[in-house]
Amino acid sequence: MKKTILVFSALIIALLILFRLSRYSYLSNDISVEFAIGSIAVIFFFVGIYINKRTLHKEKLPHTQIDHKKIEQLGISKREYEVLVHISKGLSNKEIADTLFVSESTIKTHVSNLLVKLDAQRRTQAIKKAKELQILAI
Amino acid sequence: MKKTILVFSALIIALLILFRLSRYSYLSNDISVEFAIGSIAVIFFFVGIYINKRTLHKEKLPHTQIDHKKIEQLGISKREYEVLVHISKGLSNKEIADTLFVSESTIKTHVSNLLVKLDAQRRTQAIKKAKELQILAI
DNA sequence: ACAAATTTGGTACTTTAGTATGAGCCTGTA
DNA sequence: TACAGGCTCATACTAAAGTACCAAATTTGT
Repeated sequence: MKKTILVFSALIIALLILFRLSRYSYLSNDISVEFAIGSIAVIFFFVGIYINKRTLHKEKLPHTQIDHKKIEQLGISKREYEVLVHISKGLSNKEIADTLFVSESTIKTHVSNLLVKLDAQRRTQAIKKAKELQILAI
Repeated sequence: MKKTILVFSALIIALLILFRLSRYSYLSNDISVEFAIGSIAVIFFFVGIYINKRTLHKEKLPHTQIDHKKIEQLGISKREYEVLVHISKGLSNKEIADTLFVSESTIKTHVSNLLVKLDAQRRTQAIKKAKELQILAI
C-alpha cells in the first residue's frame, strides 16, 4: 500500500517536472506558473495528510493497552487475573489447574470470584466483558 | 489497493486536464490561472486527507474484516455461524435458543458441529480460534 | 423433481462449569 | 501480635455444556 502511494506520488512529481520541461522548450516563458501549480499541489497534498493524521491520532489506540487501574478497581487479584487470561485462551479449569500447578478446586474458586467481580454468568461472558473493559488484550 | 490506484490515476488525469486548461488560460491570459491553482490546492488537500484516512484505517483495524472464504472452507453453515457469533457474545445455549426461536437441542447440535469444524474442545476455545482465523470480529 | 445439504429436534448420557460453605496457610502491616 | 487479604483446597451440590445417535422437515442446487 505504501509502495503504491510512493510510486504514484513519484509519478505525479515526474509528470509535473516533465510538463515544466516541455513547456520550457516550447514557450520558454512563464515557467513559474506551472511550478507554482505543482508546488501548491504537493504542498496541499501533504498538508492534507498532516492535518488528517493530527485529528486521527486523538481517537486512536483503543486496544493493545491493558487498563491496570480498572483491574484494581474491580478488585481482581493477581492470581485471578492470571486465571482470566487462561480462560480467554480457551483452557478448561483442569488445564488451567495443571499449568498453574494447583488443584481444580482452586481454579473454580478463582473463576467464581472472577464472575462476581466481572458481573458475568459464564466464562464466555467474562471474556467478552473483560475485553470491553480493556483488561484483556483483544 | 485497487482504489488507491484508481484515485491516483484519476489524479493524474485531472492534472493533465488542469495543465491543458492553464495553458489556454495564459495564452488568452488571466483569471482562470488562479482558479486552476485554487482548484488544485483544494483537490490535493482533500486527496491527502482521503488517502491518509484509508491507510490509517487499514493499519488500525486489520482484523475487523471477516474472512468469509475461510468460513466456507471450514464448512460452517449460515446457521452455525449465527450460533458462533452468539457464543462469542457470551450467551448460554438456552439464551441462544431463545433469541433464534429454536430449541436448546438444536443449538447443542450446532455447537457440537462448530467445535468439530473449528477443531475445538470447548466454546471458549472456539471463540479464540474463530478470532484467530478472522471469522469473528475481535 | 430429485439428491444433497441444512436445519431442526429428541433421548440419554458424560463431562465441565459454577455455587456455597468452610477451613488452613502465608504475608504484609497496623 | 493480631488481623486482613490473598491463595489454597475440599466436599457436596446444581446447572450448563458437550457427545452420540437418530430422524424428520426444509431448503437449495441441478
